[in-house]
Amino acid sequence: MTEQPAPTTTAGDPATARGEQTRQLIRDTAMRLFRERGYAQTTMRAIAQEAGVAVGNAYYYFGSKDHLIQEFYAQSQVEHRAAAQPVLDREESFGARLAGVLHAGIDVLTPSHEFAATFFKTAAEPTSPLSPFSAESSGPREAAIALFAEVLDGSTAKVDADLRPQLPELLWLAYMGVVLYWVHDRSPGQTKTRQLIDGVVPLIDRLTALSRLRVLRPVTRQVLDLIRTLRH
Amino acid sequence: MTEQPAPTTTAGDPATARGEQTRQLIRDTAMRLFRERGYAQTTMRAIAQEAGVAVGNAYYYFGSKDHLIQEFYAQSQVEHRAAAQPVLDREESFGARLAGVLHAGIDVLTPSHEFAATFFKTAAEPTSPLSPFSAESSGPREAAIALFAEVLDGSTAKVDADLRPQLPELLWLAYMGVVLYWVHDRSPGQTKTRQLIDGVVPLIDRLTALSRLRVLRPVTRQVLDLIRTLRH
DNA sequence: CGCCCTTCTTGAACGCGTTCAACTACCGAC
DNA sequence: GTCGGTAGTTGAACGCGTTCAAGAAGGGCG
Repeated sequence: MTEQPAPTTTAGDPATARGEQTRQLIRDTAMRLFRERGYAQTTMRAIAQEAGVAVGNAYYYFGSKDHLIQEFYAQSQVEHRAAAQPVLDREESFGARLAGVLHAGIDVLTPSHEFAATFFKTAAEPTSPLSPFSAESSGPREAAIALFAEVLDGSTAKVDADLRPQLPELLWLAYMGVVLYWVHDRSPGQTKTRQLIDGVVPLIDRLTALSRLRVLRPVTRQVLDLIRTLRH
Repeated sequence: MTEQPAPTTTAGDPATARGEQTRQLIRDTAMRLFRERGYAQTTMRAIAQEAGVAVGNAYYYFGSKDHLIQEFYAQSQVEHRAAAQPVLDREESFGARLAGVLHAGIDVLTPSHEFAATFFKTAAEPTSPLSPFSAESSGPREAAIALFAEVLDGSTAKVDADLRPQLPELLWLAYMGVVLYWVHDRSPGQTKTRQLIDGVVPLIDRLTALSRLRVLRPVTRQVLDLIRTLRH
């Protein structure tokens, strides 16, 4: 419906391919509609119409409606990293850094809570490329794990030597748990999720510190052995 | 297509309503096709045709295709309870009982692994009545938690007094975690899930025992406080 | 038997995500 | 300039889950 202005004076990134503009247009339109109407209520026809293209054109750039979600992932991850920067600059203690980064993640996701809730079902399907554990999601996942490595590395925490290399991924897993809780969180403003973070961070802090304690070393070993067994 | 024999001599349960036969017929046909073809590949039209009824008739008994999954839940829960009985009769130690019940749960689910994997996405959606945390699923959920209460009650385990009342639900949560892992488990025969159970049960066993230890009592309190905060 | 009301059953129709054969726009090669 | 091939674009068509107005079946009651 809306006439697209001719893409004349876009001399900025000469490296962009011909269809890059259309791709971004479709992606941005989709993200906007998802946020406005929710995932299920946003039809591919509506996205195409609002973007001023044909339905099939959207499928030229994105394999399916679900694949548009992956754009949301990637975008969120970048925003999360940016939102975490001040915390990483400011805080030194492990607990404060971890809490800050977890809160930053939820901060970024909060505006999309309603729509995120409905699409997380797609992410939970193991066969789907959208699963956070899938190969297709390895990019954002690795970046997220790297973020938690920064949380650990920049901190003053003393951690069991064998646990340390595994910890970033475990922290990411904990973050996935927080997100899972957040998705189900029906409390106003998702206050409960904030309480979960504030409650679970001191626990993690305490447990990692205790991991060096003599009585707990066998348990620590047991946990690490199990993890090694389960990871291929 | 196939002629349905007239429901003449069904004098067995006089309490059953008129359409109860049709309901069961549709349910059983759906379960069979789900197992044979998978969830996505089984169309409502195919279910109706195989059952010898009209499409709309299936919707008279089941609100949606997803609602047929709930039948699968309920059925699985009953089978799980039955499969767990020998273990509960035989074993006395907490660890053996817990491991046995967890393995029994996976035993029951194993024949449906492929199809379960594709439908779990529906279960993960918070707004869906199919979520194991939803009100609609409270029946099977309560039954499952009661099963883990039996695991605990019949055992010789000594558990922190404050932890004990919370433990059955926590064990059920752990079971949900095992199922989540199982759903994603691509190892042949889901061997890894078995290893997860065998690895995590001694851990839980050890931690519940350690929960009475002086050094850990503050941590135990912290955990219990957090749980109380998050539960409403 | 005839009546009515509830329960059950039907299948065409709707809107959705997705596919694909056909078409157009662009650009380097000659 | 024009030719050819790649990249981009189109919209009708398909099969799906779901809905619903219409009708059939059954049973209690006069």
